[in-house]
Amino acid sequence: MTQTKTKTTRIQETNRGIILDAALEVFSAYGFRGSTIDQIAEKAGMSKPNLLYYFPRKEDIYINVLEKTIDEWLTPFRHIDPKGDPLDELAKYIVAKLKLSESRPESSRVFANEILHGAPAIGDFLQSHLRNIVDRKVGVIRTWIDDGRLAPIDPHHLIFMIWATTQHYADFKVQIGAVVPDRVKDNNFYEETAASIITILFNGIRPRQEY
Amino acid sequence: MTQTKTKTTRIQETNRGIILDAALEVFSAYGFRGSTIDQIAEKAGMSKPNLLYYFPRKEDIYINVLEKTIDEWLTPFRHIDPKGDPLDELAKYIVAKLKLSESRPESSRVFANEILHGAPAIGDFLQSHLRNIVDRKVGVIRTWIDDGRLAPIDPHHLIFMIWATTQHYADFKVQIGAVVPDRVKDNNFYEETAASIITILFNGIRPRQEY
DNA sequence: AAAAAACTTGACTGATTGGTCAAAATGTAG
DNA sequence: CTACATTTTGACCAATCAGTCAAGTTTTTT
Repeated sequence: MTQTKTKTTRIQETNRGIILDAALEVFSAYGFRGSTIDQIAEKAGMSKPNLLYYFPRKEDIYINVLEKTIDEWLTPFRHIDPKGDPLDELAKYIVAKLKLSESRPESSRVFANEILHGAPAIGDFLQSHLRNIVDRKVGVIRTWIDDGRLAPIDPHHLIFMIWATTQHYADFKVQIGAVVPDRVKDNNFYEETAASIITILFNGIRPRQEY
Repeated sequence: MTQTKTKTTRIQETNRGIILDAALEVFSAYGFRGSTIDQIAEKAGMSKPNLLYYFPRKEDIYINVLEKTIDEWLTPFRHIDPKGDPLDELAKYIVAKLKLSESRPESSRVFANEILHGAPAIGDFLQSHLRNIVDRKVGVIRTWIDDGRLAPIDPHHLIFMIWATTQHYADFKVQIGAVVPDRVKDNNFYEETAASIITILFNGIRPRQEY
């Protein structure tokens, strides 16, 4: 009743899905300008005009890919629970994000690429929605600090550090693979990574008497 | 005597410099595929054929920009002194990298973009030279740990964390600006950033009795 | 000052690519 | 089965862009 005409058919749903999956791969590998509609169409197994039947412009595909990506990417952040134990919650968040970096590095790369080039398509979203949710989580962290359950650090920079580090393992995979090829091949590289990061972040690198 | 013909003139030197400066700006904003030779030529204040007189192919410009960038970017890393105090050396490194992020974010972005897209132009460099220098610094960190001057953390992941975090402030500038616009406007945002990161990295976020 | 070398550019070309269009094929409702 | 809507595509177009070329201008050498 709200829509005037759009009756989404089964075919539409499937094909849009196929297209977005193909587009994610292509965009993540070559960026927006570097990707061609033909490439996406080929990967999606359909003709270019057919693809354009579902998404009239290249940008439409891109925006849709980005939206899915951001949502996926932000979900674990939303799940940080103010009522949970601070260190537990942060550890859980880090693990979740690293898992995402492992399972869906393409998502991360599309997002990184968008930001890197000045966020032309999602600048508004960052300034409104993202800022909002970050503000809320900063509030949570402040409370934790005030309650003495977290060292008195800067909440924003803590968040940026976690984002930066977890993103890095997806976005700079090639670099990491070049620098420590043997370790990356290891089956539980990501578990080691999570453990290492959490150790450093929780305890710091300053040597202590206890050790 | 070693060269067969190349007698680099003053004009060549100036113009190559102008071109590379212009190219850095353009490439960092739009990526390799997204940038056009015309854009670079215009920014450099010369005609396209003239630009191509100095760098016959678009890729030649790109490679040259990348090389300068990487060198700039790696210099503070090389300067980590095995004989210095571990925490001092790492703090100095973090400050130097953040300063670079502030003064030359374009450099960082060009590099990030290259890695993000699979390092097509510098993959070999990463596997040989970069790996080598990282191995050496990992050795230094190991010694520091063995000597009890640093907590027993994983050297590779420590390096990745520092890289990730410092890169982040250059590459994700737009995002940070969107999330904390007021703080970024502050004149000493970068000093605050350095201090915050160093505090977190050195002491960790686990609350201590002492506080 | 003349000749040679180095530098500069307008006009062009061929390839790529985002997007259109009209017609065909397929699916669906009565 | 028939009529109608939806889906699919080959052929095409206009714009963009990397790179060429030949003819000019400036700088350097002798």
